[in-house]
Amino acid sequence: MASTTEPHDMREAISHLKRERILAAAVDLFYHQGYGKTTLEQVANELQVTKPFIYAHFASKNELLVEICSRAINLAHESLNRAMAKDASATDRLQTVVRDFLTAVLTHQPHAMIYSREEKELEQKDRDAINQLRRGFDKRLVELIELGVKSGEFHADDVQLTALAIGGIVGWAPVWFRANGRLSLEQVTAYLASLALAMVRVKPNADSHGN
Amino acid sequence: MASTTEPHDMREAISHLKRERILAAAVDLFYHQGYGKTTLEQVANELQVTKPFIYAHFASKNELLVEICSRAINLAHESLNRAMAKDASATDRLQTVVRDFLTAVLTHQPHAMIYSREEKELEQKDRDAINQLRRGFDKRLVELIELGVKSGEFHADDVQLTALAIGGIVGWAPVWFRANGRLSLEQVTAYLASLALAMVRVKPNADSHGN
DNA sequence: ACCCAAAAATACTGGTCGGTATTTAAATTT
DNA sequence: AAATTTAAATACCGACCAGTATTTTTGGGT
Repeated sequence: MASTTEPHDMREAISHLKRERILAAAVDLFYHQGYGKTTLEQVANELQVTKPFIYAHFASKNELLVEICSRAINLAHESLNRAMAKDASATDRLQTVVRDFLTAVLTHQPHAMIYSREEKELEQKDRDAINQLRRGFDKRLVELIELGVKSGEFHADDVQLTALAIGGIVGWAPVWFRANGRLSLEQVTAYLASLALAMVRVKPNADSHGN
Repeated sequence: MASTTEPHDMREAISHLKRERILAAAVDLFYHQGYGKTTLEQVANELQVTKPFIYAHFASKNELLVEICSRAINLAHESLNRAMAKDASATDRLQTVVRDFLTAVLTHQPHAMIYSREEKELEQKDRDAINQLRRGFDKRLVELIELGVKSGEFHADDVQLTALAIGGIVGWAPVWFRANGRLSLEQVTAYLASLALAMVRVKPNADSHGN
């Protein structure tokens, strides 16, 4: 039975690998040139294949974009879930959320940038699913900040605006972050998390972003 | 002599008016549909004219985009100059800079969004001029924060990252701001400015964002 | 070595849209 | 009011490119 299932699994694995390669090439080109200026022939060239090869794995150019954006969203969603799961003080959780979310958008910088730039190219329903998640992030951040305010850890006159400001720090980071820059990803995420805490007037811990 | 110059001025004024109308229509459509999905025929329809009318005033579709993005930049630049001109404490100046810059990007939300989304559609030289200004903003913000740190008003372990974080709050605001939302533009800018001050650990003033 | 299935390449199509040449309408002049 | 210029519309072109029909190649099974 191994002889019947294994080739089958292998086919799947190969198909999966091809899909991933196509997506990686598309991410690269969409990121550097923009979606509109990138042709599927360029994507194919990048992989040393031809256009119909891509169409064997994706129905359309737009489907590539949808897949890329969906992944950006899922990444964000997962990191948010992870950060919110553990039971800790509002301070610790806010720090974790900001760090994890930043880590997600900065380790997948092209995905994050493509999504925010090319949002308008998506079909309505895909856009909606995506904006839903954006609101989800802000909403959960609001709840977290409210929790901290009620427990006396935080001070915030307007929790919603505070959440949006933190969202701004995170959402804008992929615009300027350079992987080979002055500071490492860890240093950046740690420091920006400390700034988020400062916004809710948490006294900085001596080693909160030391490394 | 008035009879010879006036018609001439009028022609210019009319031509100017037409240009502005075309730009306004383009801004509207580029903002809501994206640059790539907007055709010049749609822009013409919006104005109840036809395509060649547009070409009488602009050389190409791309020139429309360049003009829109240039304006976004100039707006930002001017507000920055205004805010930095007056001689005041680092605290007052930072507050003014953030407020003025936010006011600029939120009163011209479509311009700001089109610019940040469609940056990749611009010719290299236009992009460069634009990114130059972005760096200018961050650099001046860095200098301002350094000044505040040296005078003892601010606390910031990393002035560059702090400037980028503030830039994020400002740059992200056009993404979520709604003119008819819960808070007025003035309330939003005032509150976000207070959050920027909190990031550099300035003790909040009781009426700093009261209104 | 031959056959058959699949995967991929070549070659092509059709529609869209930026941009323009040509025509028609509308002012402005005298 | 005829003539001239200016402005706008109609009609058109050609390039580009997403997507597809057809042919060629590859490779695994017998």
